[in-house]
Amino acid sequence: MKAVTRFAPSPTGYIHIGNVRSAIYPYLLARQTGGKMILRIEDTDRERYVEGATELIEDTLKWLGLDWDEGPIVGGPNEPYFQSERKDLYLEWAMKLMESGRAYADPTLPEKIDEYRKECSAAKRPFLYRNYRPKEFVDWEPGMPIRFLSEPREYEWHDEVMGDMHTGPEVLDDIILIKKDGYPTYNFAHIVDDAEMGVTHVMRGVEYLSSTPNYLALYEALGLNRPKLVSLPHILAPTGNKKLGKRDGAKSVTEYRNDGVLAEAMLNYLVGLGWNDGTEQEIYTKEELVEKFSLDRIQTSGARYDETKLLWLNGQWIRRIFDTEGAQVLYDRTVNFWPEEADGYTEEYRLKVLSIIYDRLKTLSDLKEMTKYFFVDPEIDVDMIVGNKFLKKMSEAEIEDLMKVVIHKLSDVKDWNADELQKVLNELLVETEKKPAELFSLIRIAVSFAAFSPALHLTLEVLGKDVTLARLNAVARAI
RNA sequence: GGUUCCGUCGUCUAGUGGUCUAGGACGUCUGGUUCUCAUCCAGAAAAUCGCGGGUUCGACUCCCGCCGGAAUCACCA
Repeated sequence: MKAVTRFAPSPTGYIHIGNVRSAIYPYLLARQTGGKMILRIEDTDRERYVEGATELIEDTLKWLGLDWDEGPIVGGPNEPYFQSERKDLYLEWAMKLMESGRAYADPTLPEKIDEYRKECSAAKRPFLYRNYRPKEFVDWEPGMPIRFLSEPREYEWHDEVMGDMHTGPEVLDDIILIKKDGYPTYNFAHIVDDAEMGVTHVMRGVEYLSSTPNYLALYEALGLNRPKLVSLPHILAPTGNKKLGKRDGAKSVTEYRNDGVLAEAMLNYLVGLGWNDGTEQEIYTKEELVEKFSLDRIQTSGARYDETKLLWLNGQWIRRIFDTEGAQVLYDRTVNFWPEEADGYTEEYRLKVLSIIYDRLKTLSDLKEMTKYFFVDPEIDVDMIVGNKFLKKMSEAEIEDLMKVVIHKLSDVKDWNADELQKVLNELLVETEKKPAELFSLIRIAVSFAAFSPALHLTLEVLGKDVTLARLNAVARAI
């Protein structure tokens, strides 16, 4: 069955990790079945509308590699894809409902409704608007909300994730269909649009589960077939038990892009939070996810967001891309992450740096701190040498002598490459009768003054003979 | 408060009556990989399967009750 799915965000801000899954899962299902993915912008709340939010949403989806078949930018047979531009349509449908006696214009003032509500809470009785419904209906005129005329009864339905559901009549109420400003509510608009657009699977967060009976009633009154309903569990904040939201500091998905997280890792992590294929596989490409995704393996309970696992996955993906697609492919992703000091250096040189450092990257932005000494001479810090745990046993005179031997030996190296350097370093070990910890630490620090660096012979190879010797000489003079 | 959902290592999870003395991954710890950091490899600690009853020869798995957590009860989505 070809699934027609949709992601229908309201443009009130960026997409954060707490809600992006309701875009990913529909996408995977649509692609897997050869169906369609629709992007629809639910901008019926004019007060919460945020300028530029639509672009932010589109940007996030594109970055994650989630393309859509119908929606803004690409268009489609059901244009427009902004609910604000489909306003008249909802009114037409509401009118039909009024004609068939399943909706009514409601002139009741909001203040009056508040009173009813307070009355109920004072009496510790659930507030149901249908108990206060006007006795006689008036003709609708613009500026008046339109309400659904509910018929209390039990409902049973099947949720693809949560299973068989059942609710009593107390959850049905006269929900607002059209607001006094003429715009539809989410409750009504999404039903009309999903029907018009042929959506087969409605996937959304579990928070809509309790409103489902009202939607079911609406489908019936409108003579529509129920789409398949899929409730997605929440993503929980790192601490506490609440769902992850912007208030918990939920970062936008694209903020991670700027922090050097790869889209592949982000997608991989997010899908795995609440879904697995039953095997022990941890790393999935988008293609594998499309192939293996299944609704019946979506988790029913909420999953806690854990950034450390995301970061681990990111490291895995960085290495995987380098190892399977090549240095150039990974390099192309790093262009914005090099330290300022790298300006002016060739791509060829940076590629070499990347090749020896990539396997210790957790995020691409680690490049900034980790590679500086490849581009600029480090500041000499003698304490770092004499205070080193392997070198502090040696006197300064000893260190000085050792430096001289090292400089002399390296000056004679003709073929400055990793293999040759490894050989020379080993000879030096024998000649000086020093332990690797002592000799290598000295050279490593003298050449980088960094907390850590790649293997010494590789570091020296990339630095080149001239730079290596210049730095060693400078250090020798400073001691 | 009403309604609904959820409950296995710290975290993400596997598990559909016996193969579970509960498996994997992240994280943590230990050791190895000629220096550092990381990768990689090997290993360890870590879950009385929320609690209590039942059904059964046998329950993490089925049933009931309880407890705990969450969601929702807007002219927001």
